[in-house]
Amino acid sequence: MSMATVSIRQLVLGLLAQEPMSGYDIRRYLKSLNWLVGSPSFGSLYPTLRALLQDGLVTVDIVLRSDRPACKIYQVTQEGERALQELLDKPAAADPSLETFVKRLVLAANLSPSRLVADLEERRAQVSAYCDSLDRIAASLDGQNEPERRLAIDFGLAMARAETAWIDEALGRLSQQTAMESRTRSGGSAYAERRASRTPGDSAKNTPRRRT
Amino acid sequence: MSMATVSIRQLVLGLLAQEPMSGYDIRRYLKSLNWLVGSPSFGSLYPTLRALLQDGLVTVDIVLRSDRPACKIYQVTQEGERALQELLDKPAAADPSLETFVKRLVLAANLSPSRLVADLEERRAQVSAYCDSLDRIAASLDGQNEPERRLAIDFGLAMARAETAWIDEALGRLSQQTAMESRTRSGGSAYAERRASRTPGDSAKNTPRRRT
DNA sequence: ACACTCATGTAAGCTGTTACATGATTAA
DNA sequence: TTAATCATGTAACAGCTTACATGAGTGT
Repeated sequence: MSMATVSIRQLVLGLLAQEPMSGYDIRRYLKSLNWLVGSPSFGSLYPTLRALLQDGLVTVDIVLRSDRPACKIYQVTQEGERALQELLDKPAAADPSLETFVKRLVLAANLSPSRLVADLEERRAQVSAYCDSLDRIAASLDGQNEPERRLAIDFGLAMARAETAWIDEALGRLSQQTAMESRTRSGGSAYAERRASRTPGDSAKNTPRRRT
Repeated sequence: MSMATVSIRQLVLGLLAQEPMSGYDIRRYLKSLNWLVGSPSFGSLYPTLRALLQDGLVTVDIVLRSDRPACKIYQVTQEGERALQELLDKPAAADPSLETFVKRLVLAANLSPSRLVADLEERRAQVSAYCDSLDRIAASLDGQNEPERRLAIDFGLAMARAETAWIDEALGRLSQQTAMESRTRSGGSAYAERRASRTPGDSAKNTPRRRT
């Protein structure tokens, strides 16, 4: 049933897993990536956070500050982590849209290295196939002199080629990196380190702490 | 009020202006461009066509064929043309999303040459600015060794650069092309030719013609 | 007889936006 | 005191998808 489209809920959960934040922070962060992923409005962001809270996937910390208004810092629970991994581990694609791919890239820090590589390889194959199909369309348009009709196709081809090139480079970097890591045991995967340093249930959740 | 986002309605109207088609045809065409623009479902496509018809922006021709089911070929009216031009001539951007830009590219054949150039230049400026902002984020991330956090930024940069490069090339081609046209009066802009060869109100609209 | 593509349509529902409302804090 | 940024929230609505329903023609 549920397709691999990354919803706001999943995106928010993933971002919170990378770093505890407030709704406002999430919005600001996504806005800074602007063109990559459309940042959700508060009208969907805040209800999403409430839902995550009610489902026990996150907890809140109300932080009072003297200099500016109080804010609610959300933090994922163990259950939230589990739910996130379940989402990210599944097939990944089936939805060949750029949006979904980019959103998963934004959540790359939450992906296991193998899953990340698999994502990139899947995407490479999809884009490559897409490139071929656009080539065929372009060829069929070769006869008629209608430059405007070709523009979109041309653009698609250029972007698709740029994307495959980038993916190849990224895959190269990743394999090189993991090779380095297997030799020297330092400066390695943030994923592995995060996994290792998890200390769940350490602090008193839901207890507002004050910095006055 | 109305933002420059290209809705299904506008997209459909633009495609019909390029060439009379049925709803099924539109779907197939957009699906062939797949990755570029997400093709709308029939659940939104057919109601859109009905609305366009009721608003007098298009007319139907029911075409009966012996080999396969009948289909409804939609065709834009003069009023539809006018409405389309009004939409496409306005500011264009304000919505810096890739989606909107690509949709307008798909409708490039409906744009006046000057409007098309303006679109490309606007987009170039936006993407260039976006590139700078991503560069700044990348620079701020230079200290910490978290390759996963950089992935999305990196990807954004690569795509943005590819886009500016493509736009530059496209602008070059366009200026070269119009220069050619101003000298020789042939093989020129499809836009001008279409404008010239319009013969509105020629055939009996709404009269089902049969090919048995 | 069955499945498949072509072709059109409707209704229910999910998802997200717009517009509004609130309030604290800082700076003009 | 007025405007601006920070911060959270709600309700109404728009837009689109999913799932369903229908039916003609084609091939097995």
